[in-house]
Amino acid sequence: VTAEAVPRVPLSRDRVLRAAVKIADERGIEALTMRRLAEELGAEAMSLYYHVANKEEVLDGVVDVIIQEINEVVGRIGTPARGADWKKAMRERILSAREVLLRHPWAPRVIESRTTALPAVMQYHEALVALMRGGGFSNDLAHHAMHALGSRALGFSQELFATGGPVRAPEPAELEAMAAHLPHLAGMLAEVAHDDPGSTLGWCDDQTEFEFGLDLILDGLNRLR
Amino acid sequence: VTAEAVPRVPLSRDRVLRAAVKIADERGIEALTMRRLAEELGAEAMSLYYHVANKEEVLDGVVDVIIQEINEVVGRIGTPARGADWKKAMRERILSAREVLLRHPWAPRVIESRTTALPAVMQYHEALVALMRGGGFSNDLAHHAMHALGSRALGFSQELFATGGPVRAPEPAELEAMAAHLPHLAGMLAEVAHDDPGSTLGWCDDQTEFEFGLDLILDGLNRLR
DNA sequence: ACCTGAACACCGTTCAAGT
DNA sequence: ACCTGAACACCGTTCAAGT
Repeated sequence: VTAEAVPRVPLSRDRVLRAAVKIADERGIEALTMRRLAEELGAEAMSLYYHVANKEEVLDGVVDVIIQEINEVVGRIGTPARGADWKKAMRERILSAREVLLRHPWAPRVIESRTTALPAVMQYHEALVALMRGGGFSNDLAHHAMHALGSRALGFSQELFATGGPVRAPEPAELEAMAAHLPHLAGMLAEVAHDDPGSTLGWCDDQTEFEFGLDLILDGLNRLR
Repeated sequence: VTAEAVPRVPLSRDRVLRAAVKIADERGIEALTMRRLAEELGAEAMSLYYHVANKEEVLDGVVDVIIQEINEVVGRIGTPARGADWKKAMRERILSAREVLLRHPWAPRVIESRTTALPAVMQYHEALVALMRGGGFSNDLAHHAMHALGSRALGFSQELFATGGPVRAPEPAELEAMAAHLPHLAGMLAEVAHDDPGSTLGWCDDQTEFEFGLDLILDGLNRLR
């Protein structure tokens, strides 16, 4: 029985947050409840409250963990010499951030729900503003730019509707039915589905669309610079 | 006592959804529970399930009501003659949609959470695609455009962090503390706060930023047309 | 200092029963 | 056809109590 009674690793804020990320990664964000989080750590739900004020703080912390992961990755990206190509560097940072988020698909939604200005996010933004300033942006334009990018700065863009899993191409029969009420939409989807039949992420490749939108904004900013 | 027993208006899917919008408008989306919804209608929570499958369907319906409101407003906007200025018309539609959403500030978050392709949204999109096609867009470019606009097509853009209420300008003392770790960010915020002290929606005017981002994208698309 | 059991005030939802 | 009471399986959280 003493073999069973091996001293458990004590809880800590850090362990709690890491376990929370693990649960969200493995079972989705809706599986992240205080009770399940405690279970994952071999403790009771009430024990968590000694290390964390409440669930909101868990969610804040979870976002902080993810953004820290992003900061580590983009920290390895070089800064261009002053005046050199800010756009390339910014693009690289943003696409790298996106790669991290693709490993935590539940994260964008949680990030958006936070109202606290987390240190890790501030740090991420600092680097982007520094890049733009180095590239000749006025403070005013850099400020506009951050708003124009919005969540794209962190590597994700809000689609109109959350797709619960990969989007499947519309069936010909569906397009036919659509054509009556929504001729332009049906025509567009038919053509796009046809032109791009085997793209990796479904009938419209999110990565391609993300980069299209990103470049549209970055190019526009470059013109205003 | 018979005066009390006046026959109540019977429940209906429509009444349920309208009541749901009312609650969200008046007390916020987190106040929208099945029990409170029933209370608002003078019924028991369980009665709702006769008219609506579950809460998800309530949320779908609520979004549908809001987008229908948008469709009514934008429906009064004229369509430019073929080949005429698509951009002006698109801008007007989107800014009108935004005005509706400003009356239902909880709506963007709920809209984004839906995974079902609601008829009202399809109809809204149809009109935008029609405008672009009329303006000389290929189907492919129109498709890219819809993705690039994302939620901006409906009149809202996801800020990095949800601001629970209006954002206040940072205090000079806060900026000072920030300057040590985040010099570019602090410098930017200091200058922007100074340049634009009295904007209506706080230290950075969301409407201005929304229009800036929107025009950046629309101008970019116009160039690719 | 760290953890827990019992309990509270909420959720959404089912189901058999009422009118 | 429409509505409801009682009940179930969950939530987050408090608080007094344990070690």
